[in-house]
Amino acid sequence: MSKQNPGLNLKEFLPYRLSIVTNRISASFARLYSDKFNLSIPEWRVMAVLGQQPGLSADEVCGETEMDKVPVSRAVSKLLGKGLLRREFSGRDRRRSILCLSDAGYGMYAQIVPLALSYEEELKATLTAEEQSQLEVLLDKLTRESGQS
Amino acid sequence: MSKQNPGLNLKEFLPYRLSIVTNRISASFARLYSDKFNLSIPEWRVMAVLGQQPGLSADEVCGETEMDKVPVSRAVSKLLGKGLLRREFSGRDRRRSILCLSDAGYGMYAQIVPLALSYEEELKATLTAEEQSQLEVLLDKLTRESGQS
DNA sequence: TGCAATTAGTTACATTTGTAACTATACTCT
DNA sequence: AGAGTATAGTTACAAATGTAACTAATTGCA
Repeated sequence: MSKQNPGLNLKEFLPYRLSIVTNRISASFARLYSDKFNLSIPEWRVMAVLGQQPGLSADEVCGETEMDKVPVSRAVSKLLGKGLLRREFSGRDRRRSILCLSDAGYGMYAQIVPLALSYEEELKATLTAEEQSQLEVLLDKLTRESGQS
Repeated sequence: MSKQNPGLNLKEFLPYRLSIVTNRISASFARLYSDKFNLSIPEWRVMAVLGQQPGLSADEVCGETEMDKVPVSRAVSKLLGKGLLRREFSGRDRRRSILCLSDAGYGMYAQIVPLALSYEEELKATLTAEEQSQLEVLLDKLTRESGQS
């Protein structure tokens, strides 16, 4: 061997490992709702946050989901087009939107939530109770460490 | 409240939390090498795997990185254009490429590796030694559980 | 041998995504 | 009040990405 390897083993490299596992999980979960309900990932995210916190503005949805305002805007207009969302504008500040799931949207949301929870359960089932709580702690720390952007 | 929330708290939902932390980490690490070396994420991935395992075919790079063959093909042709990669074709099977970092490519790789490792150290520094080894175990389990695709 | 099926890699086209510019409203400060 | 700045959201254009079709080489097997 003429060159000495500086020694980055990709398979052990934390950012790489995280991205593999996250991509796999996101993709298989996305299949659950995109197949049956024809939602894109950003559309689902917007619905998920509004199902929990109705009345947010588009900007607040950005904050909650860490999505950029452009994908949020596009997801919102698609969801409006599908009749899954209602939108008003605030009287106090007419720039500000007030977003809620429509009845149809809420019905879809209520169907997806159990899928989401059972998918999560399935993932966690590999882990012992102790490992599950370790995972909480680790994700908290890494999320905090990796900062706001 | 007229509607009872079916109860998906996005902030506690494992796939969501993973994707937040992974996106943050990938993005800040990508800034390190894209700013200084003008590499895209797929380009860096291809270089990273070839730095460690020279002589792989494009197809083997796909297998190692879990990337699709199209992004790999595009990354390879960009890297060839930048002179960071050398490519031959196998004599036994002339469809099969044999990819290696060029001297220039290897030089760049050798500069990026320490950045990668110190970034990883910085992330891990938040964690105790015990937590670090817990993280290994958890990532292994989740990776296995989330299957091949 | 030779023809169908498979495989490595590329290209073309459509879709998605991101950056930046834009519109409209609201706020600040004199 | 009104000029300048900031903010919510949309739109336009460019770059990245994915799916599917394509080319070229190889394999399998009648």
